[in-house]
Amino acid sequence: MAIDAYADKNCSIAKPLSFLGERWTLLVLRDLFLGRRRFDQFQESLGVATNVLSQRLATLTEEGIVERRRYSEHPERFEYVLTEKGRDLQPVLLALLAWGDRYTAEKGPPLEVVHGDHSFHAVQVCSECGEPIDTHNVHSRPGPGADEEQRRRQPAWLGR
Amino acid sequence: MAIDAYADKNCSIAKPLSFLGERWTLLVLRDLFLGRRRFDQFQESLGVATNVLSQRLATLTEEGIVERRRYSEHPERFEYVLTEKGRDLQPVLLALLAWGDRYTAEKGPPLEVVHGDHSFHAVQVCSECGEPIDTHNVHSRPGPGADEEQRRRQPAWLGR
DNA sequence: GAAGTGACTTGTGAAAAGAAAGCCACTGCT
DNA sequence: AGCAGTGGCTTTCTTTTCACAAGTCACTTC
Repeated sequence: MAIDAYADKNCSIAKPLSFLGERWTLLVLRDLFLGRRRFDQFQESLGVATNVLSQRLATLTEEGIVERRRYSEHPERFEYVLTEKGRDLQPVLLALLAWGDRYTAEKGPPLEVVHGDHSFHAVQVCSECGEPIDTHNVHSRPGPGADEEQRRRQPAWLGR
Repeated sequence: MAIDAYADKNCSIAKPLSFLGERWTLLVLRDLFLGRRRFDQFQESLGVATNVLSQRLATLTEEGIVERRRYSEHPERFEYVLTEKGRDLQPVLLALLAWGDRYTAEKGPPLEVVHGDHSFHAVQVCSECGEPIDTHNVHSRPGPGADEEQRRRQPAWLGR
């Protein structure tokens, strides 16, 4: 389970993808944000094979993204709810949603996300100065967690 | 190629994932943002099998995320560069990166993204009012592109 | 002329995903 | 009392995808 070839890399994009990048996982997460919490709800909404679904839910539980919670003792019944760690993935889904609305939703967005009383899309700004981030005002450099090889290679973000 | 079971869904998260969700694709995209543009650069950096890599690059080209550009005639040599549509995926990668830095980078971020002279992480704000978006001030409703079934189901974002 | 380079393709086996059926501990209906 | 239904799975089997190794082609450099 999980994609080992990703997990080995020293990269904050690859590591999350070692489990998020498995087929269906991000759609299960979408369903969790949409309020679904039970096995059969995911299964029905996604049409995923049940063996795959139970494996994905197990991985998400192991990774601390969801909590598997018993909501009935006799018979034993479980539901899955997002943890804080899981809820913190919201920006990833909202970013995907914004892109999808822009490039794949010919008839307009199937789903509107609402903030207060207005529908919106997610816009990214710099955590330090609050300015919007676009493609051309970002570059990159090795951080404290970089290994030797990463330090040698001059990283760029978008060809610098 | 591409994940048909995703592409059929009327969902702006599922549709992008029909090609982005294939194994390796998002890491190829990361490499593109890091300035890599040639087949062997991707292959070396990722360790992906060459047949898979060439298939992924073909799909990304078809989807208009990258442009396959000949940079030498004799012999024919190609490189891959992000289109605007591809560059617009930056928020997805930055969101993943921010989460990965927070939850998977024990020794600090391997890579710092820099805006002007300061390193930063991506923060999402509302496109309409500029307020930061957190988990609890978002909900959802069917949009103009929703189908019958989506209209029936009351959607929630996080259990409403 | 021999070894490399860059962008692949082809062939094969292993791993993952999909489809279908079954199971277990109930509840609720007749 | 018997039977269908529910919810959360597991097991088995088939199909698809992925990985690994090798080979190709049109050059260029040593």
